Amino acid sequence: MKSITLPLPRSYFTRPTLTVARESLGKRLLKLEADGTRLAGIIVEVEAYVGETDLACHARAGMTTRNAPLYGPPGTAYVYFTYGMHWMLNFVTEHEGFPAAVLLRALQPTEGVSLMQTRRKRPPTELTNGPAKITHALGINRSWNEYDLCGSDARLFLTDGLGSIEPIPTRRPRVGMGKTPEPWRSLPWNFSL
DNA sequence: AGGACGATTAACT
DNA sequence: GTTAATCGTCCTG
Repeated sequence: MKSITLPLPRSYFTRPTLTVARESLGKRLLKLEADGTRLAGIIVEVEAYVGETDLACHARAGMTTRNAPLYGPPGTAYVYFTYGMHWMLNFVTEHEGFPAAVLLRALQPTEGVSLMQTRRKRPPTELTNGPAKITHALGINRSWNEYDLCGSDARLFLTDGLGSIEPIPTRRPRVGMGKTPEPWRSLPWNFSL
């Protein structure tokens, strides 16, 4: 029996960011290419960035041109450029006007692995085990910023993954906190399987 | 107009 | 463990 793969609804993202982050483990990120091929992976590591009071969040100094998508509708993408060469993919959470998002840090590739390897010559396990590796493997760049992940005709979206399995997350401090002060530096807002 | 820096990665020693 | 790569964005003046 065939089932249609549907995007998770906007109501999924319209919830506390820590909840969305935790429940996103085991879900599947799917990208439908123009030629019909599918690139997909199970989400195995994410991080939560929550509001202007979170001094690790890009919105810590209020709204700017760059971080404006964080203030947009839940269920949209926040894609930003960093280190002069890398793209990062987040999905916006909570409610419009409140800047919060979940950063995708690692996937376990499930579909389209050979196409990902065309984009980056690596063994499958090293294809999507970092936030900038995910975007490179899937071909995500600025053109996907503010993309609506909940549209019925979306080409990029989250969908069901491991099904009945209830993932038990490992929690640690977020990666790359650099100059971020305590307590934010140590908050266990990185979730992984 | 200029400078510092970054939610990283790969390629070193 | 260390470091170069590489540039958009934000802040200062």
